[in-house]
Amino acid sequence: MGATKTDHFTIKQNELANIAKAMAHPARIAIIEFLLKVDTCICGDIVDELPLAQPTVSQHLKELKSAGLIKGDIEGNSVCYCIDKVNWLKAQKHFNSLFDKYKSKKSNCC
Amino acid sequence: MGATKTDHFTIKQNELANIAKAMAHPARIAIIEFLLKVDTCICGDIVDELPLAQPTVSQHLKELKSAGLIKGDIEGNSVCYCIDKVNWLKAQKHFNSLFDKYKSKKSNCC
DNA sequence: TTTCTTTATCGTAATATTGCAATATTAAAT
DNA sequence: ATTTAATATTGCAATATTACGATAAAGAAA
Repeated sequence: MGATKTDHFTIKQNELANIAKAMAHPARIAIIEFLLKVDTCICGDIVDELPLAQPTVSQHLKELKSAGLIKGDIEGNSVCYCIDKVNWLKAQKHFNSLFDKYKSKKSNCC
Repeated sequence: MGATKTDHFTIKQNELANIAKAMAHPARIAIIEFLLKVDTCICGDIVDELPLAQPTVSQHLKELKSAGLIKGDIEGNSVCYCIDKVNWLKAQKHFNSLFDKYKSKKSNCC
């Protein structure tokens, strides 16, 4: 085997797992942090920010895009990347609804 | 290649990526949700809750444990699992400090 | 039009993950 | 002491991820 049995779990569980997976690499965290820091869309520059080769960065950007966390608009011969507002807030909600469940816990024997 | 270049990124970036990685599988989300739901430590039962074979579940539990998100105390011939309070709150902080950066964003050209 | 710049894709090697059958381990129960 | 029950480990096959060199694609600049 080697493939995740996604169909055995709920949509929500898979959605959250997918968002987590998109964030499960330091380079992708770095990309997200950079896009948050520059406070605007950024055309080019991302490759220069990361200690990885251009094809590798391109691949990470593709994964973040397919997970919906970022958007990439073509702007001339470069591409403008930015955080995808709607999905970013959705991701935050997903995580928070899990984290919030802890707060209502009463006991904890350990 | 194939191995993540962790040493090229900051400790924080790697820590968040590792937490995300631990959560990057629907079975592990399901385990966490179950432990949050039962509102206490649970001895046994976890394998029955999941649509996966016992060794597979054991492996997922091991990963959650090594990421620090859960604890497993041996209790007789079974094991008592529960959310690791300290690390769970730490994980929440990690994610929130990233999500909070979005709120202070002023512009967004896309 | 040729060249340059920027980004994406292909191909491939190295490594990691997922899943489970078989087996080991450990303690309780008989 | 043997058996039973619960969990972990081993070994292995299938698949996924990570990384990058080489190359393609497409618009900008010359």
